[in-house]
Amino acid sequence: MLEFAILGLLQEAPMHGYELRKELTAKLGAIRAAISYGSLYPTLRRLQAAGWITEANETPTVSDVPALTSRRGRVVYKITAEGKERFAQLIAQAGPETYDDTGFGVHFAFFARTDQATRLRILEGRRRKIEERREGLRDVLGRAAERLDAYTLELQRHGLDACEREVRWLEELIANERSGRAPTAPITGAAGGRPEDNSPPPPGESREERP
Amino acid sequence: MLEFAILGLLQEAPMHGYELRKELTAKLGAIRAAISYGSLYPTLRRLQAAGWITEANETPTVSDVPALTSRRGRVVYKITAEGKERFAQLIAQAGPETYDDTGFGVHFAFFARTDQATRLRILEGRRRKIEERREGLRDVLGRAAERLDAYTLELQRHGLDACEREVRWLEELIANERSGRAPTAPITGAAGGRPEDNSPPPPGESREERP
DNA sequence: CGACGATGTATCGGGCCGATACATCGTCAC
DNA sequence: GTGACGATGTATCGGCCCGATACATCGTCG
Repeated sequence: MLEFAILGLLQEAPMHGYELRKELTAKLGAIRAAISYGSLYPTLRRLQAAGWITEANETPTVSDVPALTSRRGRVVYKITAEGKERFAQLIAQAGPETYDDTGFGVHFAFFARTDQATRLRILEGRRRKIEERREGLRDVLGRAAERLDAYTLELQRHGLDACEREVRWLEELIANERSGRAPTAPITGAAGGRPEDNSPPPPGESREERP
Repeated sequence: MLEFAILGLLQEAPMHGYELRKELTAKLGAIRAAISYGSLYPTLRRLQAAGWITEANETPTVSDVPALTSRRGRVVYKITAEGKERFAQLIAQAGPETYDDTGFGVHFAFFARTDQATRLRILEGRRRKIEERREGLRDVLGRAAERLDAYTLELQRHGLDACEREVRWLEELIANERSGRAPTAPITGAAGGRPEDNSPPPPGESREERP
């Protein structure tokens, strides 16, 4: 999951760890608290070892003192061509973990870099999963209600409500995708395999990337 | 977290691993998928090593063949007095992890074994945490909106909606606790420290169990 | 000039997960 | 009858991720 998010973010700009964490927190704030350095740095190391990211030297604008204090500091990473391929591959293969809460959230956050067919597949997979959870909760609330205390039941009710709400949300998103009215068009840059289908936004309003 | 849930469940009845997992899934179905055996069995071992649970022998009703096939099978665990103390201690000390999604859900699921003052403290801590998340999302949606693509924004909006909804839910629960109209009275059994305050439900209307 | 908070990198122990293996039991189809 | 299948049941292993902790630099404000 972290691997996916890092590869996604580094396609927008090279970054160092601290920055990466801030951007991650902003982008994924709706679904998870804040990424831990205890997972971030080891993951960066892993991605670098795999050749998917590399260190981008800090290009010190010449004028500064060359190496007097040895100047150790931030390590900026950038994605490689192999990294972009890896990201595309991770998007394409949707496993079961793609549909759990965190996995879905992370994938959704990078829908702008995902082609429409895959978006639709993921949304439907998520819907199916939530529907199953909803049925499970209904079962418990119906059949096993007398075995549980009132607090537990209240928790189930709240969970059931959240499920129903999310299914409705997903239905809306799916309908939008089907009719071509996606919230935005996929980003077209990014060498190493362009998205094959840029759903044209017919009622065109696509929030500017930069003003 | 798992430790807490196991100690809580074993106070209702002795159980073996498989059963424990099913009960856990039923009780916590609203907040997490299903507990993995890869965490359940090591945790059981850990709890046993700490002396908080013990194996309860399978009392083979005499009539069966004594030990012809050696009869290896389910291992039933039951909670010890030290285990009950440990559980009470885990309830009393509310750390930051008590208010994250999973932690709060698990604690809430055992509110029937929690005294009213602690219930109130946990509900308010959770509310505070969700309010902070809500403010963070509002900030991002307000100040950093043009930096994010439409899908990411949609995710934030959905998250914000869920936050507002949960805060309202918590407000209701808190008001109920304050007025003594808790969904149910805490369980009174359980040796090793009875709950000190069984909030009586004065204006009794607690959602019909069955029509 | 020293305290403080933001920035920034890094490690360590441990909890939990997914995959996997394996054994028993009842039931139903062939 | 017998063999396939799904539920029951215990267990391990590698790996991801987290929380705690440590440490160093920089700008700012009292």
